[in-house]
Amino acid sequence: MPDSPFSRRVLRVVARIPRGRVVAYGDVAALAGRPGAARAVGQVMRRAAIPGLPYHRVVAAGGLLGGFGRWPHVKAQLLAAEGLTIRRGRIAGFGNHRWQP
DNA sequence: AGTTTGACAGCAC
DNA sequence: TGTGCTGCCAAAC
Repeated sequence: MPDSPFSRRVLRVVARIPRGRVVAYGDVAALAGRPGAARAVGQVMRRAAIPGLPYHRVVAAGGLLGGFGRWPHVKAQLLAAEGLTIRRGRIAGFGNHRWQP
């Protein structure tokens, strides 16, 4: 488990995303105390790869799916399993399913 | 210590 | 609507 302060905050935020809700990388960055560090958030999660964390609930801006390592389709699958509708790589009604603490 | 690397974001075409 | 380019940031080399 990554030990840098930033990494811990990012992972902590991701851990508390409720089931069936999603957030943008940029939002996670802001919640982690580093607005604008959206790209770094993805970097941290990719490297951390901690089992049990709902990484699939973190999407790109505008409800785009964004990346998910080598298995982008799994991300869509997991989100669909939580009741979300994915259409052409985007989350339908992103604004409604978006998580805000 | 400087450079490269991405699970990004926003804007210009 | 879709593609491309630029700016950004933390971590790995």
